[in-house]
Amino acid sequence: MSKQFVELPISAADGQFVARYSAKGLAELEFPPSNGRRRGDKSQISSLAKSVRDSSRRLLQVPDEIHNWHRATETALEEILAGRAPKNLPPLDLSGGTEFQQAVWRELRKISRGKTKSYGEIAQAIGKDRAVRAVGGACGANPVPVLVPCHRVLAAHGKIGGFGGGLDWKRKLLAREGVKF
DNA sequence: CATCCAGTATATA
DNA sequence: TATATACTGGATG
Repeated sequence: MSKQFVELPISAADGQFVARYSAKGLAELEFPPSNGRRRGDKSQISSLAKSVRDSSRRLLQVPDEIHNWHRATETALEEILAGRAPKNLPPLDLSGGTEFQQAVWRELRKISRGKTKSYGEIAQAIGKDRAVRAVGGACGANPVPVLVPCHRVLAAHGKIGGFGGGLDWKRKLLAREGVKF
């Protein structure tokens, strides 16, 4: 009874992302699998290859609309990974979040390339200045990282803060858009 | 209800 | 600089 998503891979320069689409738009974006652990375990690779084959098969039967959305996702993702501002984004389906989370995510989308805000500033912007820690939780629950730029939220006084996809990603994304911290 | 957290200001050394 | 602590509100089980 879980929600049905169309799942499609994105081969980017930094690895293979996975995008999932609802009927409303891009609902999830997943970072490439981390490559550090379990040397000699090929199951991860082969399951990835299987995912690519399955997705390629699906590609032939997904609606044109989703196919178009996916092309927009691919382009936007590559732009951001290159440190540029994407011209177009696919429609986003962020309906899976609570009202609070959606308010935070809406605020994240206002932070333009190369800029940052603190968790406290986000909390203040949505009118809940003491919910600072909860803002961190909502950032961590962001289902569409990179395109919804939770990496542009730093802790107070320029400290790096956390990142669900791993701090290496956060530092990489910020560095590519010229942010110092 | 209890527990967990991608936080922050303050105090102290 | 670093560590400790109190306080905080939302999500989760």
